[in-house]
Order: sequence, then structure tokens, then C-alpha cells
Amino acid sequence: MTEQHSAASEDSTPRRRRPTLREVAKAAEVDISTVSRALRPETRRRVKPETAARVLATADALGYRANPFARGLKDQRSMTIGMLVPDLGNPLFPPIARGLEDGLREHGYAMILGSTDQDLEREAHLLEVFRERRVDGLVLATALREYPLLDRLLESEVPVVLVNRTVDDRRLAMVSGDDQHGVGLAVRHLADLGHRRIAFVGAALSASTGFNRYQYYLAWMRSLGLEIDDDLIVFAPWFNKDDGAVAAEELIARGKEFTAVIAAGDMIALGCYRALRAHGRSVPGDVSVVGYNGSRWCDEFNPPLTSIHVPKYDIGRQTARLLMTMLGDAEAGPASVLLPTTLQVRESTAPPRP
Amino acid sequence: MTEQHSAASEDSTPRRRRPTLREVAKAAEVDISTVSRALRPETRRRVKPETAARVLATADALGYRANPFARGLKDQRSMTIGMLVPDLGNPLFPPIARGLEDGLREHGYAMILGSTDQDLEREAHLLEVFRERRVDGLVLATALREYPLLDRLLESEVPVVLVNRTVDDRRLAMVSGDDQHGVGLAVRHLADLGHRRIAFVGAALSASTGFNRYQYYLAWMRSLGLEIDDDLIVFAPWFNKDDGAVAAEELIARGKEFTAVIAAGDMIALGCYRALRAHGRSVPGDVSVVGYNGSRWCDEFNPPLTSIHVPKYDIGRQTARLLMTMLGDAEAGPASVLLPTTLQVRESTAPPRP
DNA sequence: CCGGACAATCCATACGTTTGGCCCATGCCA
DNA sequence: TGGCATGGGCCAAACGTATGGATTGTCCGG
Repeated sequence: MTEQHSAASEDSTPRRRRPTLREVAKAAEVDISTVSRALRPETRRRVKPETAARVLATADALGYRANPFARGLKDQRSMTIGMLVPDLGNPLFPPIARGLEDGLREHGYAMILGSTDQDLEREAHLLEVFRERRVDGLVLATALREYPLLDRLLESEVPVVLVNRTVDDRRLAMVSGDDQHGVGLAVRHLADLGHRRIAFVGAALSASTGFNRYQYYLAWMRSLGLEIDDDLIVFAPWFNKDDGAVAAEELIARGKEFTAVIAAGDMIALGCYRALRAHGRSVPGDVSVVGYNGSRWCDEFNPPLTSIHVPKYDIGRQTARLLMTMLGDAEAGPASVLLPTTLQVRESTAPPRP
Repeated sequence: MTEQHSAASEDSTPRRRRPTLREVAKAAEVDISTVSRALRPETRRRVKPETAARVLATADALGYRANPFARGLKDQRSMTIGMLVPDLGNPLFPPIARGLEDGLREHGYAMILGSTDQDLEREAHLLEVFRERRVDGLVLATALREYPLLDRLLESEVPVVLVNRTVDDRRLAMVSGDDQHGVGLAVRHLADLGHRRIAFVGAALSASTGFNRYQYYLAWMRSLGLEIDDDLIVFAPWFNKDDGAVAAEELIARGKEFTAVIAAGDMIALGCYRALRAHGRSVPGDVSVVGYNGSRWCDEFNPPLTSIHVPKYDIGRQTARLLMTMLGDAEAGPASVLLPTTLQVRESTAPPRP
């Protein structure tokens, strides 16, 4: 143990190159093709059980692993799927990615990730990179309602699943939270507390999430018999705090009374916090605020944010399942799935001042 | 346009299979090997410029893209690196992953991600999966000071870079924030405000980050002439809020006076908030708190958390650079890099009560 | 005792690139 | 003009796996 160098170089198991099919064949005294067939379950029936067993054993002993390049070259599958997200820093996406990762791994697939920053050119570039790498499937968390890349996707040869967002043209599979139900929970929660003048700070009508949440707000307000006042509806260009604050400022500037706000996203809600506070209105004392997504940090906000929770991890899992189905690797399932959303009540909502 | 089906099947550009080297060769009336050489810059000098130009042109016209499987099979490179993180949900990792992604992409590499949940068995499994996929490099954000997988990594044939954390055995490259400087910033900041009794709520001594921050706390307190009181030093098992709260409870229970706390992580700091509040002590009125990492959410906490910012995105970029160097794809650079940390003052720190 | 059915295994080719080596023409010098 | 170096291009052999079809062996019925 004193002479480190020689000890290392004379290691009894010198970390050899991975054994090849041919080497296993020689060791098991059988043809390479027999090994190939014995190794994979779907062709194993073509080889005599005892031979198969022997092959399996020697392959195992030698630590054989099929070379993914050779396999990919042969049957044109990469066992890899590509996922596009706007920005991993948005707390919405990591749990989705994680669920996807777990679901894919169970079927032997891996995931490569691309961040688009919501830039269409970059997005197109990444799709091309994925295509070059022959990904077996695509998961997009970046779609817009009017999606310029739609045609290219439709004529693409690989299955595509939209996640969280969808496009108006419903020819692509999708997995997301049930916004209709979610928005209903928010409106009812506030109504139950006694609120009547409920404002809506929407965002990004170009994204289905933004658009739908707005539509469902209208529908639920109507169905609960609450008055819809256009002056209590404003929109932020995008789902971030600054945009949310600007929109909330406008809402306040309009001068109409309101005792509660439904924000189309948690970031928007934070913007509302800021604007309301800037105008001396307390949350929830003067105004109740409900967010959307139920990010991991809602508990830490000031005050902790009541929010509609969307099952992010599950969305990822279901997306994996759906993809596997499309790839014929798993039993069939629905072509699109909506997952249940829930209300998480925290401290940003309270009954209106009497 | 009425007969959708026939229109689709008789499409003039029927999304053909990607052209192969052979097809380009035929089109350019030249041998396949010449095409291969003309296409890659490093061998292009072996073919006559005008031939090369012609080949380039036809390849471009046909939309040729090298088949990654065939290429990988030939030269055993996957142009893919594997990254292992404990949990993408931890806000520390997404920016690092993003920086890595960007840095790798510039060199034509992609990244596949694995989440370990800090489970060693899962981690070993993922490393094996990565090995099977013949990743060209490994990035680990999961290392512990005593790392059971170390030997396997050292004898592995691919370059490895540890990120954020390192191992005691310094034979692996590493990229992380400069904790020595960072902790110094925290201690000095509090000392400058007039604090003398500065407690330390550490975490995870098994991880280099936890261990180092503790050591540097001791060193800086000493060097600034501040008394080190062992009763003002507690440790949480891991970097999360609950563990941090328990540790802070213990600190309070010891009954010694302190006017400031340095937490080994932002989550720990949140635990301190909770424990302090539970005992009626306000932040920063009674106790100042400094966190570590400077996560994106510090501004939203209650109160906004003063924290040591570590340049997460840059860590990712530098990791990519270092990896490329090791792979001989870029000019040489240092074997390990420490990136500058900075102090972000927010509202959780103030002068002690007079 | 022979032909045929069937099971088990093997042979050979293809997947698409890269690359060492070979061949042929051209041009230069002696 | 013959020899030779050299540039430019071609041939063919890998890389490791999957698979249609040929080959061998065995058993059975006629």
C-alpha cells in the first residue's frame, strides 16, 4: 500500500472496456445472434431455455451491457426524450421535470432538457438539436395558443406531449392541471368568505393557462351570481412579479372598490402584494389575494399565499405515461389528461371588512 | 383542401428520412469518404477546396445531419454529459443546471439529468445508467466529504467535476462558490453593524458546504477578535427548514444571549425565523439573521433575507468550461475554480438593540 | 428406411460513420 | 524522359447490434 502508483496500474480488475456481444458469444460458446436473442425478452422464445439461461449467466458474469449506439443505429431509437421548458428557475417546472424523469426512467428512457427563455428562435433551434439527436419523443412546456412551430411538430415523426399549456389547435396530446376546477375553487373560496367584488389580475393571454384562467374566472363569477365588472379585470403581459405589480397598479388606479383579487399565477400574486402595499392596503386585511400554482414557496411569502395547487409532479408522471403509451411501450391510456387541482388556504385570504 | 387524407399523403415534401452520407456522396458525385472528410473541419484540408465547397453545398441542400448513433458507434462519444443533483426543487440547482446547459450546448453537448434525493443507492444506480449511456462526462452536485462512490468515480474513464460540494479526497475537479470569502462577508457585515454575540446554525457536516462554512465561521470570528462560544453553535442534520428550526430551538434553549445568527443555508435561515418567532423574538429587531446561497426567493421572505449570494449560473458555466477542457474540446484552464460570493443585504439584519 | 416437419442455431447483411491505406494522375527535378 | 514526391480521391474495414433466412439436427409417421 506504500507504492500507490504500481498498486493502481496492477489492479486485478483494470476496468476493462465493456464486453461486446461477440465476447459474450465466445464465452458462452454460441453464436452472437443467439446471444442477442437470448438477451432480450421479446425474442428469447426463439432460443432453447437452457441455452438462454447459460447466455444470461455469462452475460451477467461479464457485466455485459448493450451498446446504445449500436442499438440506436440498428433500430433508430435513442431511448431519450427531449423536454423544453421556458425557464427552470420558475418553480413550476422542476417538479414536472422530476416527475417526468422518474416516469421515463422506469421504462429505460432518459431526458434531455432545453431552456427556451420563451424565445421562439431559441426554441426552434433546440427542437432542431433534439431532432438531430433523434429523440424518441418531445415534451413541451412552452407552447402558446397560436404556436408558430405547430406545423413542424405535427409533421414530425415523433410523439409530442404538451405539458401545462396547450395550443388552440387541439391536435397534440396534453397533460395539465384542471384550471376550470381550480379557478372555481378560488372563486368559491372567496365567495364563501363573503367577498363580492372580486378582481382578476390575469396574465399572458397568449398562453393557454393565462387565457383559460381568465375565461373560467368569467364563467365562475357568472355561475355564482357575482357581478362581473370589467374595471376589475386587468392583465399582465407575462407571469412575473414586475408585470403583476404593474397590472395591479392599474387595477388600483381605476378607483373601483374591490375586496379580493384572484391572480393568474403566484408571481402575479406577489406583484399584487407589492402594489397593494405601496398603496397602503394590507393583505388580507383590506384585500384578500389568491395565487395560482401553489409553488413550494407560498408558505414563506408575506403573508403566506393562499393558492390553487396544481399537481406538478403528477403532471410529469402522467406525461411520461402518455408518452410511453404513444411509443407503444405501455398499455394504452387517454390521449390527454387533466389532473385535479386543489385549494391551499393560507393567510392571504380572510373575510372582507364588515 | 377538402380531401385531407390524400392531400397529406401526396405532400410534395413528404418529410423524408434524413439523408445519409451515401446519398450526399451520390448527389455530389464523389465518394462517401470524401464527403465525410469535407464535412468536418478537422479533416477538410485533405480534400480539394472546390470539391469541399461542392460537397458542403449539396449536403446543405439535402439537409444532411450526421447520424449520432453511427458517429457514436465509431468514436465512442455520446456528446452527452450526465448531471446528478440531489433535488431540482432546491432553488440552488436549477440555475446551475441552466448554466451548465448553456455552456455545454455551445460545444455541441447535451445534458441528461438525474435526481438522487440524496439517496446513495439511487445515486449509484443513476451513475450506472449514465455509464451505460456512455456519457462523456459527469457533473455531481451530490458529493459528500466521505464519498463511498469516490473510488468508482476515480477509476471511471470519464472526466468528473464536482459542483458546489467537494470531497475531502481532493483528486476530483471542483467548481463552487468561495465560502471562505462568503462567510467572511457575513461575519464582517454583522460585526460592522455592532454585533458581538453571533451564533452559528450549521448543517450537514457530512457535506463540504456545511463543514467549510462552520470552519470559516470559526476562523473569521477569531480573526475579527470576536468571542467564540460553543453554546452559540448548533447543527442541523440537513439543509432544510424543519431541521433548521429544530437546531435553532436548541440554540434558544441553551439560554445564552445572542443578537445575530449566521445560517449555513437559506432554508436553515427560514427555520431560524420560525423558531425565533415562536419564542417571541423578532427579526431583525431582536436577532439579525444572515442566510447563505442567495436564492431567488430571499426577497419574498418575511422579512426579506440578507444572504450570501453564490453565483449559481456562473458555477454551471464554469463547470461546462472545465469539462470541455478535460475533454480536450477547449483550451486548457484551471483544474478547480472558486467563484466570488457577494453579500446581499436585505431586511433581516440590523444593528443590535442598544 | 426415407422424407418431412419442426426446433435450435448460425450466417450474413444492414444500420451510417470514420479512417488507414492504396491508387492514380499530375508536376517537378535530374 | 524517367523517377519520384505529392495531392486528391477511392476502397474497404471497422464500430456493435438486430434479424431474415439458411443450415443443421432430431424426431416422427408412413
